[in-house]
Amino acid sequence: MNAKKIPDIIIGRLPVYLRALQHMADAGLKTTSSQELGEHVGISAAQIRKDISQFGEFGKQGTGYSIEFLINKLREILKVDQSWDVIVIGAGDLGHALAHYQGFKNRGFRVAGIFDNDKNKIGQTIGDFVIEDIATLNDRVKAQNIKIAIMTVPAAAAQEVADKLVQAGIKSILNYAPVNVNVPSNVKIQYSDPATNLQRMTYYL
Amino acid sequence: MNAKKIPDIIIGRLPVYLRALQHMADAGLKTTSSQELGEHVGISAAQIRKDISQFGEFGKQGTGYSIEFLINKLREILKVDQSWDVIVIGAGDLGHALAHYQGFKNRGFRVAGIFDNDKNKIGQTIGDFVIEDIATLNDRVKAQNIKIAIMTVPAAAAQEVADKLVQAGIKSILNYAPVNVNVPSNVKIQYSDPATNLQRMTYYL
DNA sequence: TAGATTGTTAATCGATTAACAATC
DNA sequence: TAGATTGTTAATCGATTAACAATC
Repeated sequence: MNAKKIPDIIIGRLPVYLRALQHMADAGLKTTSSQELGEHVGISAAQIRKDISQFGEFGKQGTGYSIEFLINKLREILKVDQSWDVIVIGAGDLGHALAHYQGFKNRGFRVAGIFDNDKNKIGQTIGDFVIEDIATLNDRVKAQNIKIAIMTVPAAAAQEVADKLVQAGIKSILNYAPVNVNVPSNVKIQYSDPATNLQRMTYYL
Repeated sequence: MNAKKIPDIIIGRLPVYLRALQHMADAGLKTTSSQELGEHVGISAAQIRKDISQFGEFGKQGTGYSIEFLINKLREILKVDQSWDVIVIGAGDLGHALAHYQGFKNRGFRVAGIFDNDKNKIGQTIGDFVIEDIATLNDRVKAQNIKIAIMTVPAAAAQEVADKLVQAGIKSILNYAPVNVNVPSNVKIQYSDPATNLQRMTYYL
C-alpha cells in the first residue's frame, strides 16, 4: 500500500519543476516557495504543493523549499540522479543534431551511439560517433543494457524500427517521426514531431 | 454564441488525428470510423467522436467518416489549409536540422529564414539559406507578416530572443531551449526540450 | 431490412483550486 | 511573537466514458 499510483500528468510536470529549480540554483538562490516556483513555470502554487507532496514532505512551513534538497529529491524520483545511455536511430540532420546535443549530459543522459540502415552512412564519422549498422542494434542494446532510444527515422520506417527497439529491450522511446507507433504497454513513448507541434498552435492564429 | 470555447486539450489532439488520417489516405483508404481511428492513435472512439463533433457533424451513421472530407475539415479548423512562413532562431545543429526539415512542406509550413547573433555564422550558407543577423529579425517579421518562430537558442538567450519575437509580432513559438519563457497571453508557446522529454519517461524505468 | 456507427446526454472519473490548520 | 508558507481536505471544475436514440 506504499506504492500509490502517481498520475502521469504529475510525473510530466516534475521535469519542468526540476529545470526551473536548477535554473534558480545556478542563479545562486537557496530557497524558494510554491508561489515563486509557480510563477517561473506558469503553474498554480497549490498545484505545485500538491504535486510535490505526493512524494513526501519536502518543504517547511514559513520558509518554503530548499532548492538543493528539492533538486536532489526530484532527480531521485525521476531516476535522473544517474546517467542513462541513449541511442539515436536515424542519422539524418535531426539525428546528427541530437547525437551532438550538449544539453543531455547534465540532465542524466549520454548518447551511446547512432544507428542507420543506409550503407552509405554506416561507418561514417559524425563528431565522436561512427554511424553504426542498425543490424547490430539488438546486440548493442542487450550488451550495454540500454533502455532509452531516440527515433529520428522516416515515418515509413518508424513502426519497424520501434519493433526492433522493443525486441532489443528498449523501454523508453522519444519519437521524432511524424507517425503514431504501437508499442507494448510496458514501453513508454513520447512524441515530438516538429510539424505536429506547430499545428497545435496555428488554430489560435 | 457561436464561438464556444474549445478546450486546448482537444485542439492538441486534432493534429494527431490529422496525421493519422493523412496516413490512411496515403494508404488508399476512403472512409474510417471513430473506432478505427481510435485504434491508430490510441484514443477511445467516444472521445474521438466527441472531439470531432465540437466542430460540426462530419460523419454519417452507419458508415463513419470520409477520410478526405475529414482531412479537409481538420486542415481548415487548424488553419493549415495554407502555408505559414516560419523562422528559425539559432543556427546551431538543431536549428540547421529544423531549417532543412522536409516534413514541414506538406503540413502547412515553409521555413522562411534562419537567424543567429554570432558574427561568424551570419552570412554563411546552409542549404538554401543564408544565416541572417538577428538584428534584422524585427524588420523581416514585420515586412513578411510572419507569425511563427522556432527557437533553438541557448537557454541563457531564450527569454531575450522570445521578447524580440513577441515585439516583432510573432504569435506562436516552438521552443527547443531548455528553459521556461514568459510571453504575453496572446502568444502561444510549445516546449520541446529534448532532455525534458526524456526525463518524462525515466520515472517508469 | 439489419447492421453499423454517429452525435449527444448523463454518469463517472480525475484534476485543479480554494481554504485553512499546523507549524516553522 | 507575527508573518509566511506548507501539506492536506473539501469543493469545484473539467475531461472522459458509457450508453443509446437517431439514422445511414
